[in-house]
Amino acid sequence: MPKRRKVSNLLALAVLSALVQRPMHPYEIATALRSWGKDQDMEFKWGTFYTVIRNMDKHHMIEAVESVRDGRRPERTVYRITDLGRAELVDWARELVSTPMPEHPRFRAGLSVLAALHPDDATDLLRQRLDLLDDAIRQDRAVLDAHLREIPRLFLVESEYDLAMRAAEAAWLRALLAELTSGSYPGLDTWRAFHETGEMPAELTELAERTSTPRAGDPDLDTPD
Amino acid sequence: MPKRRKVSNLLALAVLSALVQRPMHPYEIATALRSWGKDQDMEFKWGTFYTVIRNMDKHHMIEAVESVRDGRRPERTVYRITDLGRAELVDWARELVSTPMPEHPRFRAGLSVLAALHPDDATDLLRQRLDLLDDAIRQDRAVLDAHLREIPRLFLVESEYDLAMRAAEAAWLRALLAELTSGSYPGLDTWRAFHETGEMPAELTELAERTSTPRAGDPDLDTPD
DNA sequence: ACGCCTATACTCGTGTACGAGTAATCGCTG
DNA sequence: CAGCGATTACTCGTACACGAGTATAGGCGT
Repeated sequence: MPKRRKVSNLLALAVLSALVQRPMHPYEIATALRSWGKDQDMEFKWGTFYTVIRNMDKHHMIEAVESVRDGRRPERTVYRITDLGRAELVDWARELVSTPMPEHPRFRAGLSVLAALHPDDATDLLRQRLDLLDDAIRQDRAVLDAHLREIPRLFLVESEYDLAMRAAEAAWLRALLAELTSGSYPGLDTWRAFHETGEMPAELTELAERTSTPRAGDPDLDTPD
Repeated sequence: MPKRRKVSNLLALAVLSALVQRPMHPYEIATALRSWGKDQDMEFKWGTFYTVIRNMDKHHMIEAVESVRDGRRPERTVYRITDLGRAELVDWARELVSTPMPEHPRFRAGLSVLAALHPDDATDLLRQRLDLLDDAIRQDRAVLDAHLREIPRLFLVESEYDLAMRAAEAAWLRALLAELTSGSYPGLDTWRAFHETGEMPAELTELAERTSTPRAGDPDLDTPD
């Protein structure tokens, strides 16, 4: 059920959730979102933001209420959410929460070309990632705990989720590093040999050539595009 | 150290990793990537793919070797990787592996507006997600195990990582659902009351208004844009 | 009271992403 | 062996993303 949204950018979801509270003008929306940390949950770019507002207006999810001119500043249009907007908010939230979609974290892409690096280099870099990750987790943990003292947990679920995921990544990394440093990781010698002698073992050249084995979980033969 | 890549789309990384093996023409690259499952690691769209190839050529990461005309078909240009391309592959892989970057999974965005849904609805939807997730994990686990019998683990790290992350999400979901269904989740009554009576408790209206508390982990006051 | 710096509040141009469309060939069926 | 659907192999137009630029207002030091 992944529907095609008229405005697909997730910023629109945040805008809707802000305008549910009360009508605001764009910049006010933006500061509100930043003030309660929504900009951590999704990419926030000013250029994109105003485009999204314009598109939402075009598609009648929001509508202009008034246009206040404050002094000689450029007039700012105050928007309110429409019934259509309210419906979109709920429908979109339901979809996002209920339906897991294939995500593509950058780290995964990095791992997929890990063999291109020398195993020792790879190990160092993974350890570096783990260190950075541990630091970030510690920090975010502290920030979250501080907020939990004044904001109900319901409004911090995303942060709890984020923290749990990062912790899981750290744990996974730790396990992988253990295998790499102890030397127990299977195929490590072959990997090292390839990078030090430049010699590709027979079993690998053979593997690289066979274009036959489609490695799909589900048989999605048809990707329309 | 997140450098600005001349071609930022991750498809370019995959293309480089394919051309390291041997020169190929675009369509051949695409089928190779799909055959060894790289299309699961990153978004693959045909339209994007050809744009990326053209940009990589423009930036001299790859170069045309020959242009074979096979029968009366449109001629296909065979590309090979350049030294610059090889350098880019290694440098990019190192960055992706070593440096955690803020990601924005769609589920997180969904969670950030969870309060917009009725708690009972939210609970049902979360359970639905968990079910779908469990199914997907079972399937991918089976597929991965099958592949591990013929492909070295090194070339399946990304899948192992992905599986670990999904498992972690499932575990987190299970814990959250336990609290929601047992009724032990703090603030659940308030949440329910708000949706059933439409009445927003005083402590929440107050919270919504204060635009003062910037919830940032790091003080990034300046987002240039 | 005037220059200057910072914060506010956007607009615009360029480049990128991608769905829809296209055209040739292959292979099967009747 | 003619017809036809599937597969191969792309191109193109448009919508979207976003960095850089702009313009006004408010504060403040001298």
